[in-house]
Amino acid sequence: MNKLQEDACLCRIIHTDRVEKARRAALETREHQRLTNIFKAMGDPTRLRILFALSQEEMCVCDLAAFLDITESAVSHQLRMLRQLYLVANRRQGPVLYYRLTDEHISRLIAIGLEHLRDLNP
Amino acid sequence: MNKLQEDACLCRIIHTDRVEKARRAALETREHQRLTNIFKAMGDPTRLRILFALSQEEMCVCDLAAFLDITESAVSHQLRMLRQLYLVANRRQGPVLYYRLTDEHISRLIAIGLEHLRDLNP
DNA sequence: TTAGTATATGAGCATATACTCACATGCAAG
DNA sequence: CTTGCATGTGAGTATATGCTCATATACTAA
Repeated sequence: MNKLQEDACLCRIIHTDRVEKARRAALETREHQRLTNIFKAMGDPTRLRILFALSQEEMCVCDLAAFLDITESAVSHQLRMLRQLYLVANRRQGPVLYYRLTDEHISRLIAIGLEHLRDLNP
Repeated sequence: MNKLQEDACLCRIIHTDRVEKARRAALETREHQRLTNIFKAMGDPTRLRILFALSQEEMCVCDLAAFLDITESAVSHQLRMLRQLYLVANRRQGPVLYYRLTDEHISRLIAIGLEHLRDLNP
């Protein structure tokens, strides 16, 4: 049976409709990429701490460096990525750049993630 | 000035209160780790597509492999990670394991991420 | 039990990435 | 203009990770 040679798994033949349905509903490529980048950005310990700190109050680079106990260079690298994804924005006051979250979606994402954790027993 | 030798950045002295406030408000370590892992899991193109597909309908491993056009082994590896983080759960029906999202938080995270994207012009 | 199907897992490799270091840029006050 | 502080950036390195391949496990049907 040629069909089985190509697709050893019977499931793939029987349930093709589910696959087709998923394909029709799938995210457009560009949107998928951008969404992946947002979660990837939030999926790093350092960046998540930055975002969580900024969800409380705006901070400058050296504030964040002191808070995270890493170099200002490392902070700046991460902020650059977060800026490019429009997760954070800044305003200048004299020589200092104060960073904040771009909008409330980010803190909502963090809040829902925490809800998920707390709704689990272990 | 010794203070300046330690911390060249004046900002760090002036704005210490912001750093202290951030430290008090910071997430507990274990919670921070688990939250990071959730976003890291969602921040991979393959896993995000899996989660998005499962947000529409439950699917088995070979469904997902066909949908994503990757090997069932690769899917299984990713599902293992998602299972360990309690992002997905499964039920057995005969020899087939059907996977679904553990709860609605996950699809809400995806929805809010998309909202964030769509609220941006570019 | 045995054979067959669906899924899981361990090892290994190729790539991605987070940090450090050195240096560049930008702004503000003289 | 020059000086000094705050931040940005490029290159290099050490680690993390997503896939493939081979094999193992779990369940069903006979």
